[in-house]
Amino acid sequence: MTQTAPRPTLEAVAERAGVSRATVSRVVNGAHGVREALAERVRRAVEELGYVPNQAARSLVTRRHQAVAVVAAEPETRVFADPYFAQQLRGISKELTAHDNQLVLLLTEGREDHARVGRYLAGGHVDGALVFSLHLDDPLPALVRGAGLPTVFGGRPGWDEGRDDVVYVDSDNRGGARSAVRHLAGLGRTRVAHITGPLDQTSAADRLAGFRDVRPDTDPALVARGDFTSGGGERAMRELLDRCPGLDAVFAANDLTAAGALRVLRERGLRVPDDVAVVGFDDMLPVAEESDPPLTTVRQDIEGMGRLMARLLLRGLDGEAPEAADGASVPAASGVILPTTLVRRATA
Amino acid sequence: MTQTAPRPTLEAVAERAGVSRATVSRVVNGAHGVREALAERVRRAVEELGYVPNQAARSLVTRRHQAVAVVAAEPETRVFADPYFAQQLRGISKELTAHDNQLVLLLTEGREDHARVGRYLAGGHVDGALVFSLHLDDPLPALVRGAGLPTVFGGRPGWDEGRDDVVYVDSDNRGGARSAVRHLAGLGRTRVAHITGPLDQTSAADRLAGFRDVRPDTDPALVARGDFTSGGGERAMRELLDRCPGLDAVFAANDLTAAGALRVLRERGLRVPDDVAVVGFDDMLPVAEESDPPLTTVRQDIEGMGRLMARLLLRGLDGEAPEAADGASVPAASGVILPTTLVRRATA
DNA sequence: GTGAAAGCGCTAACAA
DNA sequence: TTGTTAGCGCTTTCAC
Repeated sequence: MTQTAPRPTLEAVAERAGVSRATVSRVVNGAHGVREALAERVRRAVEELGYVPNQAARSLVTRRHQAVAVVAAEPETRVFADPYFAQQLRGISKELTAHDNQLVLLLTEGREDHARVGRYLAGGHVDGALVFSLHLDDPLPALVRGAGLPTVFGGRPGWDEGRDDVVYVDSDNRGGARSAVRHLAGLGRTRVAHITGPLDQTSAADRLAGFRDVRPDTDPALVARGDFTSGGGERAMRELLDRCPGLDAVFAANDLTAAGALRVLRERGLRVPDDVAVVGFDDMLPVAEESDPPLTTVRQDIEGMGRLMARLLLRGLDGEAPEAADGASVPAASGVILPTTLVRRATA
Repeated sequence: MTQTAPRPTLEAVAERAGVSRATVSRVVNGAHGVREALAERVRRAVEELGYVPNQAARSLVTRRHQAVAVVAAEPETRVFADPYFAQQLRGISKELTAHDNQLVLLLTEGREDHARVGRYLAGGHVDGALVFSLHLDDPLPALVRGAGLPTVFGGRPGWDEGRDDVVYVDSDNRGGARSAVRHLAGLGRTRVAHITGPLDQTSAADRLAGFRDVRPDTDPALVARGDFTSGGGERAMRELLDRCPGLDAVFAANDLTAAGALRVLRERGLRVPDDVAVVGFDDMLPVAEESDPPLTTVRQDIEGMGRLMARLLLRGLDGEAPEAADGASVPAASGVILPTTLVRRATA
């Protein structure tokens, strides 16, 4: 572990270039109105000295930090259960990087952490926040609201239904569910069951809604509650089979659930997709591709969601209307919904 | 997206409490030598005003940032292929949080990013760096070295063999591999094969070394090269079976590889574990638990690695000897190796 | 177009 | 024990 050396200041550059600090500052910040000859001298001096602006000093006067916080509740979300969060992070990181912003990661484990995060956000260390709030009773949203920071949410928040001052990005859970169920119907399946996720998460609720859009008159016995885990999928599949032995298709709320269902189906001697067709949601690769048979599922553009969240926030920071995001639909509330695609493999 | 309000300064607190800025500063920073009565007045003022210190101003004078960078090369590592990285991050986050440090995440995609990261690290925004460098020819290490920042590496770096100024944390890949192969031997297996990972990563090389420790005289035909993916595992397993139809056990370099091997074994009509026993590495849950049959594998304490990395770095920053980490062995180089445990499921 | 000077909010000598 | 003072490195009026 080496120690860090003292770094050159604006002052040093100014001296070397034979100009004032103000001029160097202008050049460094790309301002107009500096004669090219001088600017060139300054650039050379910067180069020679290996000058890098001190962000702390700059923040002190500009009140900008070129940094954005990403806040996620670790135990409540499925953040660490699958590569989902990592992919969002990647998208966020790409976009922030492209605009020279840093990513400060704030993970919360419980109540104690909330106070800390609140303090941090209120402390004016970052210019905005990207918040993942998947649960109805998540305290995080109120917290960032209290901090008064520009914020974009990941996933449609369950609270605040009617508000249009809440900016969020989500994938089209409802539409994706519809396409899955329609696909099953197109295969000639008539007894289509659904295993839901935990319904206090909007993604699960929306997928159920999509299922109902296509099958409004479904027998309630064909809907079983899961919890986004494969164990939950197994339990629900057993229930379903006991209640409705004649079912010929299952739409599972996510891939893990589908994997559990697949296992029970096999154990009961039912062939997939011949006897029962199965469609999942997420396209979580290690699960969907490795399952046996490989899973037909609804893919969402997870990295794209992350990128879009960052883009919306950055635009908001620059004072532009965040609704202007390109390439994405803009529904009533200030939410942006990304499309999903059905990936056909072997189970349906 | 709300706008942020102007926040109270030290000055404001001082005025309200009827003391000088210096006194407030002392109280806020928990310094000794302030009369309790005054301190109490200050605390009340802080409370009433909702004062939060401005970190930028503080950094400017202390040259400390209470922030640590986590640097990871996204495409080169398996960072986003599995929950591995997320878990390390969680451990890091916990430890940093406990010491009031922020986590700045720096993800690199390619060459352009390296310059950016180098600039950032050299820019004195963070007090230290946690670097994931799994490849032999990774340019990142040189980069952080150039930035002159205290650094701890995640995973044993392949370069710098003899140096003792390199601090890293790794899990006991070699010992874990040994325990896997010994377990197989204990089961009475005599023709034990190994599917390696990409050997330019030290984790893969170390696992191979562990295999060889226990089976020094293994027929080279019993070792096939994989790449940490299930596809690679399939290919290698086919090779192995073609070359040595009589093999009765396989130690796969990781769980994904094992999953691929399992598939080929089944496809060839071989029973697991009756005909061929299989052991993986990682205990990557969605794969190890969902595989059919559930995978016996070597578990590493991934979160613990992250936590330890952070702890070592923080100690280094405080000027203490980083080698003093509790609860972990301290080998010759300044690397800390965390133990692994064998998790028995159904495949061996 | 360029420079001089005044802070941004804080800590750390140094005096008192 | 407490206050006064001098910056930390930068941006930004405001003169020139």
